[in-house]
Amino acid sequence: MDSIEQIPNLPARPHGGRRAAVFAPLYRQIRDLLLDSLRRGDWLPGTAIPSEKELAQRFKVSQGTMRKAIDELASDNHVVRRQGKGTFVATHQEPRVQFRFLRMVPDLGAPFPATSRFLECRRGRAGAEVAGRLGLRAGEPVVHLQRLLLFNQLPRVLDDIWLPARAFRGLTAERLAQYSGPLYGLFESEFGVRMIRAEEQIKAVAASPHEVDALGVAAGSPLLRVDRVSFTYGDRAIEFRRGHCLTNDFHYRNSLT
Amino acid sequence: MDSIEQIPNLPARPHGGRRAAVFAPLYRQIRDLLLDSLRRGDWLPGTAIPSEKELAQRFKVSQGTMRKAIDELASDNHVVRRQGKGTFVATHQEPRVQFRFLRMVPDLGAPFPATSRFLECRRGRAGAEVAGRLGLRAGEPVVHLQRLLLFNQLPRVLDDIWLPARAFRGLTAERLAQYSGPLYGLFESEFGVRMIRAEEQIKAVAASPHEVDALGVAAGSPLLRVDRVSFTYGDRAIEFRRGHCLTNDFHYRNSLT
DNA sequence: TAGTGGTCTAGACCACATA
DNA sequence: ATGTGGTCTAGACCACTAG
Repeated sequence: MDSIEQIPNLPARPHGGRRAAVFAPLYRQIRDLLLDSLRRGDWLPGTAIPSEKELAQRFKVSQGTMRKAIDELASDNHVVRRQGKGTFVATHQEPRVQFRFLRMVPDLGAPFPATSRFLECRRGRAGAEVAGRLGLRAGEPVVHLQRLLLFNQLPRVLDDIWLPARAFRGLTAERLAQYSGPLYGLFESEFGVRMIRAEEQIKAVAASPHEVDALGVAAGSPLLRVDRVSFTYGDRAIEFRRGHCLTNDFHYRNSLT
Repeated sequence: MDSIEQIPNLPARPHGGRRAAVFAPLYRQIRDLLLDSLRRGDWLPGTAIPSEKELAQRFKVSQGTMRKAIDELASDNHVVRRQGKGTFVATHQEPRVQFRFLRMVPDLGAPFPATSRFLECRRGRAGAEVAGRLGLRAGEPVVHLQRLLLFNQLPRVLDDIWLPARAFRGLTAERLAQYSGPLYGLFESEFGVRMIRAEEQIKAVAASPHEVDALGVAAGSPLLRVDRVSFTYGDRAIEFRRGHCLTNDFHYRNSLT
């Protein structure tokens, strides 16, 4: 389970006398080692990692240095600190995390999660665009999902989702129909694929017949097209998602800081 | 200029023995005092604030505590640290900052800034929507700007911008025509109004006659409508901007983390 | 009461920029 | 050589949680 003890020690050197081909401070080297543990699944989402004190002893550094390493993981949303309780591996099951990735919200009233209705789950081969987005070669196997998001029973988003088949063996329409909750939660618990970050590209497009049916709009109506590529550890793409969104009473929200 | 010395001392108390009605750690109290100095304009955008060591002496805290206070300001983009040089008040003149707020980028090739052409600069009174967005009462005086953003000479965004007139006395069409560079840079240097953060709401809409002319698209074409409310210190709204964007060869980019 | 994260200090030394 | 931010340590004590 916990293989940090097998990690070779960092190069021995006097305190504060660290050096490297490319200079990296001690806390960052340690952060990277912790990140390796997370990637390997030594600690599962939602569970506590060892305490600061224990990790500091293991790595033979001061608690302050250990703290800085964990601080970076926390600010990158890899772990969540809870005073008095411990430090926990972040999980897409947490409401706070789900909220971070919920961008479509009603013009009036508070944001609330959608319910999904899966329309399709089919295995096939990546076309040029999907392959490019996922960092695959054209023709490599992918899973294609299609789903409708409903807010208050009203269809508002039609999502087409492509996944690299290699990482999602055993994903079926039945499994999706059973599952309720965030898709990334399922990826995480069923396939050990943890979504870390995503990049989105947004355009305005005219509704095609496909969307006309699903969303019940007139042909040519303006829709928001949201393309999202999600990444896991090591910037490996794990999902390409294209959403077509009806934005008459909803909008995409974003904070610039 | 530098009025920190006049700030009353923090309540005297033994190290580590701080208490308050609502508990706030020392470094956060100090951060708030620094924020007051920034708000008052004690240190101007682009200039260096006093060194960590000097500030620590002024506030009678350790350098480590001072450091944490400044760290928070840096992570909130209020200041920028430069090793060996000092800590500087963030400014919208910096390319890195401009890039943070540049969301419309070409589908192919590297992002690059637009050139503006101002079409209008008129004083008037806030309607219901503008007033609501800016936190004013309907009828309060506002300045209304209209401008076209061109990328490679091609018009791609039509912006309508409303500003509270009170904070922008002396803003004229001539002044805008002379200025080249980011609008927030002008706000900052000419009016002492520093943009800190913004909230955006995005929809897809059909082009109206107004946009048809300016952007040269067919009536009813899908356009991205980006509403932005910008805030300065203390969450005071200083700008409401509505952009209509042609997204055939451009898109709105966003990172989810 | 014990364990965890959070704050604060004092001091040494490193990395970087500038003169 | 000097001044700035950046790293690291060792230790004390505070705040929060749970048995």
